[in-house]
Amino acid sequence: MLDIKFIKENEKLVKQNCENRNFQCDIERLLELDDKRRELIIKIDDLKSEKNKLNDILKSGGNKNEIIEKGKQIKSELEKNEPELDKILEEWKTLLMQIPNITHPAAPISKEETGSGEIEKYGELPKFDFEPKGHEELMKNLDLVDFERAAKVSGSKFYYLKNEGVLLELALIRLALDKLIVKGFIPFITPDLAKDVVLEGIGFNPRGPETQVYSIENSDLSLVGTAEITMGGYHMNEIISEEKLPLKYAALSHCFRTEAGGYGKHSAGLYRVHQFSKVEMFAYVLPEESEKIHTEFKNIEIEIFKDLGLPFRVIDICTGDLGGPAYRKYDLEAWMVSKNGWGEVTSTSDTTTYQSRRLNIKVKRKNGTAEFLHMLNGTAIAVSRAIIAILENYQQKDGSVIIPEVLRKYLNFSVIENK
RNA sequence: GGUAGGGUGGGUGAGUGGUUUAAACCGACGCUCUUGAAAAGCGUUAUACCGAAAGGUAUCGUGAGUUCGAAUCUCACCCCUACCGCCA
Repeated sequence: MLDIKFIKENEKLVKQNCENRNFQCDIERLLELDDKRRELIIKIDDLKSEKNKLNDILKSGGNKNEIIEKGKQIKSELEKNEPELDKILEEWKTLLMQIPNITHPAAPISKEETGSGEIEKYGELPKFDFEPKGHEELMKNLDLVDFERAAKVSGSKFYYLKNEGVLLELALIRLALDKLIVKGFIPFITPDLAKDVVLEGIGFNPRGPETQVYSIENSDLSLVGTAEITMGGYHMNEIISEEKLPLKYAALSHCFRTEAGGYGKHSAGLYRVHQFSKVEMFAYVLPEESEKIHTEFKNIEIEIFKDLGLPFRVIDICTGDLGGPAYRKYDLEAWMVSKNGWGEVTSTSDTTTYQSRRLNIKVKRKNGTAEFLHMLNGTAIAVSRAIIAILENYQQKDGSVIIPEVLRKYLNFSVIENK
């Protein structure tokens, strides 16, 4: 959410930004409503002021019947104006919430996904002297996963992890948490359900027609698609003193996504599933520090994937693909045999004040003033995607998979043997 | 799930329809005094919205209602505490 005053003063810039980001927003209607909103607020406040003054008149010995008569008049005036303001506020707020965050000046401007630019690249693509397999086949042969029975029990795009697959998941989680704890992140395991008001504050539409979110019937709860939701809601409606920032959290949660319309060939196997585990980085920071910490998040992601010995690249996401909340976003994409190309494994966003405004989270400065702080998120490990990259890049001719060195201290095996 | 008691500013806590303009105390901050500190005294002490400003409006868990007027009365819901039931 942007500040209405900012929109008013930068109408052209905001319109251009919506255009760049492929958002259809009716800025003119919003500003028109805003004028009406202020007009009505002035009117209503005046009426209420008059109403409050009746009390003083009564106390100083005014005629009671006259006061009651006058009060009735004011009441009926208010009953005309207040519903009108409510109606205007509803539309005003809906329009305001639809406007995306402003964009970092260096982010590539393009409406097409292809406008995103590779900015860094690490590792060597694997060279196989045999026909490499996709993770689906590898996991089936190694008995690490059961999609069929998951389909029977939960539906398609769910999975049971089995055997070394289970231990690999736990090792990856531990790897990410250990690294982040050393860097000063506070570890969390979060709820897997959150109230819709929190989802909306983060920037999700829990119950829209094209929602990616599972919602719970007869309640205001939804299954979280990421721990960004629960960690962003953590400080909702709080004012945090400057000395406490930055607050850095490392949060493990399950992630649930409906993946509506996501059943193409690019979603084979574990790549696009309804449930996975993820360790998410989250930070509450001073406005002047968010760019620095965004880079730090990106570098931690790079460090983790370097440690895992995987080939990957870093993408600077273009305006058309930023979504609503992000001011800037970097994705890491690892090399995947099953895609014969790059597949997204992490994503880190600087949302500046977009989320803090919606969730009402402020920093109290040393000089006593309060302002909206900046909020950032980034994937440390999205387990299912990391497993794809590891299995496909570390596979051997005999169908076994070597475990990356960095994970072995969490496991009592260094190879997943083909049985 | 049941029963009972609660939810008021940074904290404690008074306030049963109009002398409340949310008291008082504590804490925090500022000033005076002091070589410095403490003590004492005095003062300040939330957030949002509207307004160029003066000022105004709203907020006593949330929402709705009664009333000329609600922290105060009514209803629903949320949360906390205790006990009971159930349960991994």
